[in-house]
Amino acid sequence: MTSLAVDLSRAVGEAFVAEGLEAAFGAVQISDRPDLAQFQCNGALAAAKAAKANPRAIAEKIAARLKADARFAKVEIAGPGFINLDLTDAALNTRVAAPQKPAEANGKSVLIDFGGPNVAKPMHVGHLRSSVIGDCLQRLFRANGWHVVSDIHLGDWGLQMGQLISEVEIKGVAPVYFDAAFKGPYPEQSPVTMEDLEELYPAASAACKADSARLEMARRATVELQDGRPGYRALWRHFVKVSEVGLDREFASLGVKFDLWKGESSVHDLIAPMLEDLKTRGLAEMNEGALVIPVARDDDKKPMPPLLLVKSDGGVLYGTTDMATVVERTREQNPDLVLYVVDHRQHGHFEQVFRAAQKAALNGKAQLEHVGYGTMNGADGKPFKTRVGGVMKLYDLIAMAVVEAKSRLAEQGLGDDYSAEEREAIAQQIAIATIKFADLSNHRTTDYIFDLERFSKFEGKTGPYLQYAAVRIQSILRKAQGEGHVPGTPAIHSVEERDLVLQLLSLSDAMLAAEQKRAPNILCDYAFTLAQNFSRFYAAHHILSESDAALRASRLGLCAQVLAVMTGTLALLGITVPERM
RNA sequence: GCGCCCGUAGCUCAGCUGGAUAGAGUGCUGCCCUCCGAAGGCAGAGGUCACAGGUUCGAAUCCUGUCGGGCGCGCCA
Repeated sequence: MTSLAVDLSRAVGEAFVAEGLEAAFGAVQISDRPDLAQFQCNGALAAAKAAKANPRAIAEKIAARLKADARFAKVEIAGPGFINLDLTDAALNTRVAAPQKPAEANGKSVLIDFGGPNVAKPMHVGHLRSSVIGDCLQRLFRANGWHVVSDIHLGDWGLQMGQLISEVEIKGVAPVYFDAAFKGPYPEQSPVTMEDLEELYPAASAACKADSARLEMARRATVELQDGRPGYRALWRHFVKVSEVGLDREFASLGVKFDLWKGESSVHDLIAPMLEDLKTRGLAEMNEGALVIPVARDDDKKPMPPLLLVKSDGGVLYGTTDMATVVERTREQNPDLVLYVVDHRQHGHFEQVFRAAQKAALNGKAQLEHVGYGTMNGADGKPFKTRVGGVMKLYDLIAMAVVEAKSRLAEQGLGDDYSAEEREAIAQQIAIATIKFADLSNHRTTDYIFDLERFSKFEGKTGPYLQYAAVRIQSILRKAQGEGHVPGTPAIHSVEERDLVLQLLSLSDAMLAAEQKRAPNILCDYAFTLAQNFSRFYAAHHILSESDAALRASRLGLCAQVLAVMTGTLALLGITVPERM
């Protein structure tokens, strides 16, 4: 369905052009003053400023032209030169009765890099935002007609791997991988389990922090791994495989999918030729024992250190793999746009990488963009921690939300007569909705306070409330079906229906705005406003007990359409709706 | 020290490419269920949009400064 506001903008834009003004002034938006009009155009003010003319005079001319358009029920000029527009119910009815079509392919491609979990480390809440926001963006961009490729971009190649390998060596649990004389083949069975890794990594990390000799050992192991020492590579493959099983399970419970499960390691072979190329072209240079690529510009307001490509010990850094990943993606996907959904604290890093990539022309036609996000904090306003102050693991957070969902259901006496399996499944869906909606409804860049009790409430602006709203409509439609009533074509008979129809018709505006700003909270607002409009409609009009068959069918049709749009919008957020609650 | 982001209702947050009376949720007060799930609807109280200047016909929004908070600044990711 093409956007109503976009269509109106075109019509009003033509009126501006007919007056010798720019079409862009015709931009129509949903009115800020719904008490005055459905839509507004402020272009006459802007046009007047540009042309040093009287805004009301321009507005008058535009309005005169628009009045010839039968779709408008009202064309009014208000204040200094706002053009207020109402559509006729007939025009709205035609629109809402038209079948909903998915957006056509726009011929543009985007690669979205998100999730970014690390091998051997369980996902923590820090990965939640990237996963939830990134997943929403991939769903949204797809729905808007983009060709989307999502990449998990595993952290599987850095110092952490060396820390882990050296820790295994110290523990002596798998000596064969460290035996230089061993000719293989190495065992197929991993010497460590996911549980082992979860203990080994923090131990290694702490040891390296405390002891510089231990850190040196980890650095050496990292370099040897990267240089291809067979035992280290074999051990590393086990780490990755074991981790992927765990990650797979976690992403499945979150309902998040990736097209590509690539990692930093997958570009390893591209690094050496890339560095050679950068050196040959005089872009990379030695500095304090390290190979760097300068990215400072004359007009920089702040010091911009060069991007470090190779450390003085020969190891590479994540900036290096990020650069090589740009090369790989340009080669394999050649996207128009690459979105990096990563914590906004890494803004500086991405600025360096993007500058370096552009300087070396590695990014093809792609625009590289960091989609940053803020921190999820606890009630104290500091990064979210467990009660004892440790890092909160993602699956523990989900488990907490499930417990909370169950107690809410019990409080409300919901699902008492359902099977234990169904109750469990519903609680899972509610838990995911709780977490995702809470995360997405705040603007991406702001830090927010995670308050599970508030977010899991069935009332107010929450995920569970929206699920409930959808479930309630499903229930009405089921009852109608039981009584043999068939939904008809929706049409406007009241103010509540008109408001609801207008909201339904603004879906594509919300989707477009959310895409352009990379702002899922716009979709959350949209879904919530739709639920509010439906509640008003529902409170004002009986549906099943309506005796006028045509009216009843029309209202059922409206219900069906609200359900479809609500379910679809929630799906963009990665939220599913239970059959019943 | 330099730079980036932020400061909006009691609380949690939208709004920020300038535009009409600054919104929502929550909490508070009062109404509304013999009828589709009241997890709702209606009404009300609650704001010097941190502060001070500036640009503009018009500023929460743009610019400058002050105060307060968060974050980042080369061999971690």
